[in-house]
Order: sequence, then C-alpha cells, then structure tokens
Amino acid sequence: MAALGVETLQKTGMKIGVLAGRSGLSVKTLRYYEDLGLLPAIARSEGGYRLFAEESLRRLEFIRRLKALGLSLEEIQGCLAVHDAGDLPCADIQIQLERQIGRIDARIEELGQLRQELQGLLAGWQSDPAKEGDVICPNLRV
Amino acid sequence: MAALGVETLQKTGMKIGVLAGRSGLSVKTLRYYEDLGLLPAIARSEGGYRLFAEESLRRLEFIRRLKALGLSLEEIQGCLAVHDAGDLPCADIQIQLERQIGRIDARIEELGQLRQELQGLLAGWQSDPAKEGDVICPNLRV
DNA sequence: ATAGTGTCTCCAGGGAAGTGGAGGTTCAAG
DNA sequence: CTTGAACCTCCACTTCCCTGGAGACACTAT
Repeated sequence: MAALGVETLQKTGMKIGVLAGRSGLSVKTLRYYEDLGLLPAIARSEGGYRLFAEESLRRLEFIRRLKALGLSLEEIQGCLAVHDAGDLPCADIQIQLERQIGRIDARIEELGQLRQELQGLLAGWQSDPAKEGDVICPNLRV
Repeated sequence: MAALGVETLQKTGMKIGVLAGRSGLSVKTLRYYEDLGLLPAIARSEGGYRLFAEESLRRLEFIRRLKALGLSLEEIQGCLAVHDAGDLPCADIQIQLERQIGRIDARIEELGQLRQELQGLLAGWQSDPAKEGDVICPNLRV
C-alpha cells in the first residue's frame, strides 16, 4: 500500500498537441500513428485526452529515421514490435534495410532501362514528320 | 437520299468484349478508358452497347506504348487530344518523354543517394550489440 | 420460351500515408 | 461564468489505375 502515491506522481504525460509541437509532426499524424499501433499512448486523461510518455519522442525519431530510409510504416512497426517485446531490433532492422537496398537496386535497374529506351527513341526523333497512313505517331510507329 | 444505305453499311463496330479480346485489356479497363475520354466509342447500338471502331486497336496500342514508357494516362490523353484535333502529336510526345527522362534522372539520383546512405549504415552494422540506455537501436543511435 | 452469356450503370474498394472537416467535449484563463 | 483553444470521434477525400460486384437489360442459341 505504500507505493500508491509514487505511481500517481509520475503519471502525467504530454497531451498530443505538445508532442506534435516537440516532434514536428501534425496532431493528425500522431493520432494516425497511434491508431496503427506505432505510437502507444501511455494513458488517457479523465477527459479522454491521449497522454504520451517522454519516450514517445525517441520513438518518433526512430520512425522518422527509418521512414527517411524508405521503410514502410508496416516494416517499422515490425521493428518496434521487437523492441517492445524487450529485444534489440537491430537484427530485424538490418534485414529490412538490406531488403530495401535490394528494392532500390531493382528500381534503379528498371529506371535505367527505361531511360535508355527513352533516350533511344528521342535520339532519332522528328518533331514534325510527314503524316503516314493511320499511324498516330510515326516516331513511335504506333 | 441516295447516300443513306452507304452509311448504315459501315456503321457496325466492335462490341466491348471483342475489343477486349483483341487488345488484351479487360472490359472494365476499356470502359474506364472510355469514361476518361481516352478511347471514344464510335456509337452506341440500339440496345445501348458501346461500339468501337477498328482504329481503337491502334489507339490502345499507342496508349500501351506510352504507358510502358512511364507516362500517366493524363499525359497520354493530352497527346491524343492533339492527334484528335488533326495534328501529329509527335512534338507533344517528345516534350512528355523528355520530361519523363528528367523525372527518371531525378529519381535515380535520389535512389542512389539513399542507397549510399543505407550501405554506409550497414557497413558498420552490429546485429546484436549491447543495449545502451534508452536508445532503440544503437546502430542508428536513435 | 428460356437459358446463358454479354453488356449496361452505379457504387465500393484497394494500397500508402496521411489530410480535412463536422460536430461534440474538456480544459485553462480571464 | 464564459470564451476560446485544444482535444475527441468518425467520416470522407487525396493520387493512380484500375478491379469487383449488384441488379437490370440485350442478345443468341436451342
């Protein structure tokens, strides 16, 4: 029974607007992240307001970082789940980042080929050729 | 009055299912294209069925080609509008394709930088480091 | 006449990551 | 006590290119 007072003592928390201000994200986005389970609110106030822990800022920074590296919110959530289970998510993050490099490589490859095709087409382009039969664009022969 | 018979003679046209079969696109897609104004139906039958001209196949091939080059349906529509106005759309297509190369270059550049950052991060990655304070992932220092 | 297919219109959803607004509380200051 | 700001929920909308389904006609073959 002696510990009761201690609990209530630290149970304040940021309201969503404060967290928005400090994190640079919009209130809407924070609610959205909470809905997705990315950013659990520590509690609700009597009036129903979300209360967030200080730790939320670190969490949002983590999310921001991984998002900037091209991970989806779903992938980030997977990493956070590992963290929340008490483990270090480093191994999982590594896997995601490697996967991301793979996707990037594939995409760059695709874009490179497309670029080449476009270049080839434009190389011999005539912007005002003679009309030929039923073709829509003689340059494309289509 | 002498010309009446001639008109009805050639006024048949493909029904949408035939065009779908010959073009390889779905009926749904063709209706969608028609809604967008990309693919005008030549007429409607008595029962209200869309009737398409032979020319539609060339048009769809044109669309397919430009789509494969990365243009949006809206951009393609712009080119088709020029064609439909009686002009050759080559000059407009050229502009779109050049724009598209620009977009691709920008994208490749972005992806390359991202890739480099990811590589750098993973270069010194430790998949199972010691836990440090409140940090979520020591490798990211976040 | 009837079954089966093709077609019609209109409405909804999906994927990604939010944004915008309406309508209704709760809170802090004056 | 009364503003006004902040907060709540719920819904719709954004972009792009379709895809799926329901319910109702139209046509074809038997």
